[in-house]
Amino acid sequence: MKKGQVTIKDIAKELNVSCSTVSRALKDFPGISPATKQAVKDLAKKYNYRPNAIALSLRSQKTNIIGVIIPETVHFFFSTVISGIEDEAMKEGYNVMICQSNENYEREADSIDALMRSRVDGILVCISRETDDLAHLQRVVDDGIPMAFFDRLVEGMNASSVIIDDYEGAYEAVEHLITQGCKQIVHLSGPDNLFIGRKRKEGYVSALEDHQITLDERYVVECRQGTKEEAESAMQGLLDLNIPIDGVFASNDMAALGALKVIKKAGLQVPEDIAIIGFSDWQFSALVDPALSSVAQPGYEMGKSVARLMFNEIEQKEKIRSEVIILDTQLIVRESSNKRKAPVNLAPSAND
Amino acid sequence: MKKGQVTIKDIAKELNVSCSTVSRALKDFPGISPATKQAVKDLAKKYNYRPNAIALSLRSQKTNIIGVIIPETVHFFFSTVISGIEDEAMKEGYNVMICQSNENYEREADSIDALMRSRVDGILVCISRETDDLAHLQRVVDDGIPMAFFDRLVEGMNASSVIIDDYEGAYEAVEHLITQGCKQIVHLSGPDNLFIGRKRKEGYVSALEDHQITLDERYVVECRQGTKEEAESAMQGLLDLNIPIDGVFASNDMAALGALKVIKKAGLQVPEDIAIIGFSDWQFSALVDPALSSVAQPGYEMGKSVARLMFNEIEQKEKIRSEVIILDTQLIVRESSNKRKAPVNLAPSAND
DNA sequence: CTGAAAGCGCTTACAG
DNA sequence: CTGAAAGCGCTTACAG
Repeated sequence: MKKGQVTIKDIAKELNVSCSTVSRALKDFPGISPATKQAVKDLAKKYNYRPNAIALSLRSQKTNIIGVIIPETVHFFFSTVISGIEDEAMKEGYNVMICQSNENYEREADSIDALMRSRVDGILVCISRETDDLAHLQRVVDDGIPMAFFDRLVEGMNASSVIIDDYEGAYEAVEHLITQGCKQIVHLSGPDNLFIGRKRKEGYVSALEDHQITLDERYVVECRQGTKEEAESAMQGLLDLNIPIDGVFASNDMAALGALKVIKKAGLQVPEDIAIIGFSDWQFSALVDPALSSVAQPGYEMGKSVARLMFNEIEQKEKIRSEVIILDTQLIVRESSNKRKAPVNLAPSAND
Repeated sequence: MKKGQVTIKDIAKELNVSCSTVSRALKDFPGISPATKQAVKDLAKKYNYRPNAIALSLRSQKTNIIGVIIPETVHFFFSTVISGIEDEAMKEGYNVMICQSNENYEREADSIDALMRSRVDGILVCISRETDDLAHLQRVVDDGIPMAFFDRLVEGMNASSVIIDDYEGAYEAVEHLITQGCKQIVHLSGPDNLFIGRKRKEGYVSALEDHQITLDERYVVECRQGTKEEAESAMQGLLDLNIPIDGVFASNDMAALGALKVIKKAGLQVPEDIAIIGFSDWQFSALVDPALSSVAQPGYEMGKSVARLMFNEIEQKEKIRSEVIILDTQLIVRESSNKRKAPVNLAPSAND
């Protein structure tokens, strides 16, 4: 018995024909006698022949693999993105090679290198928080390998990106609070050095402006790490100021949760006294009490979208590069911001 | 300018030496003149030369890629497993190719096929719920490709598995409830046709037995789908029976959550009237009110563990096959089952 | 110290 | 209808 999988050569030898013939028979080339064709196919099936993708890749200069670099797999949002990429890839006959950077620059650079050695047909990347030197990414572009970014925008590089409309999502969330009657709205903001954090803050500011509410900087507190504890002390600090507060827009769900806890502990009612809305990093906002309103991010769609962008670029070899696709968020109103206690109509329906 | 990445041939041509020389210079072979060596290395760096992994694989018959088949990436537990696999693989210089089966037999079989074509060095699989025909997996073993299972045990196949100690985890959870004073303990069980579901039920039964509590079959209700709604109606049904209940052990967190909701709605106190403990599928058990006690599953460790098993098998080519590694769970006592309201000591400490 | 040759598994122009 | 040859990028025994 031979070790490893069967090759064309093995079949050729057993049938006393050439490799060329086997290759052609397998692919139903015209001009192969039906008898040979059948014999080859039978043997291939019997031995469970599978074409060696490595050999094919070497010859065709195409691996049908795309590489994905992601900060963390253990994160609801990112795992939905992976799922979208994976589904789209399988549909298109591509394999997916995944590298986790753990938000670490070194590992991101190493991963890029590993993927380039593997001669993947394209690379999808969500850059790590730490990354500010873009040389490793520039090399990818220079070598002519298609690359696209997702979730975290990278500017000034000749590559497309798919991102969330953070500005609009934030705007809608704040406008929703205003519609509910809120006038003194706190913003627990994301880190100012992150594009995402800045955009969400801008949305908050614009929504206030458009509704003639003057911005009071005391109402904006930056939560750099995005932990619950951090948000708790931020919120406590705000309550201690003794300024009127009737709404909270948090840049992420964890912060919203921290705020919720502190507000409840202070004996205030949610949403009656203070309404709260977050920005979704995960799926469990609905499980807390009261259920947390949130701005949902279309992770699965994002995955599908970057993957599709990539496959188009690979296959058509059109260098459309530098396209930016912006995906809409969805406002999910639950108990924590629903002062009217009536079911809120989210999706446009026939009688709208 | 050439398209694609630089090859040894390109360097050889530019330096007027042979490919052999370039190859040897790059690898610091003895018996290459320092001058040539330096020239080659300089040029390699200048052109950002990266060895073509495809060519290497074809020659060495080793890809340094492992394949992973997972039911769903969007699942906290599975994403931690992936993370463990990924970290271990990167450490050992392997790449990871991920396929998502979506709990679908067809897709699982296709993925196995794709991975085999890619000539991965080994395959890690968590079989889909649907899978009962094992032929596609048997073929992997027959072709001599190392394979290992995780999370869901597959018996009667010459391959190792890494699983959770579901029996023991369940036993400890129920014993904990008993220690808290519970005597009438409900079990919302997982599907009987899943190994996991059966083991957890066995743990429940044994714990009762060992504490001289007679099993009452009315207290055991199967929740096949593991949805919150299902658990809610199961729990409601139990309350309607008007039998005494002071504890609930749910086979998964979602079911525990459903039970919690119904119990609270019935005006009963948790944990005072009824204590509840779940089995962790996710990280947010701590966020609900009261915080949910649960049996934590070591997903990250599981990932590291299967990966290590695989790399050992690949590298030593020892066929230790059919080893079963059973990982311990960890009892996490939070508010929902802590009747004494005192912090519970979980980890063994010096004064134990 | 260096090179030519063979081979990993496949495909495909070129002959016949 | 079928085969021999070349080549994808690399390594390595074999010569020199």
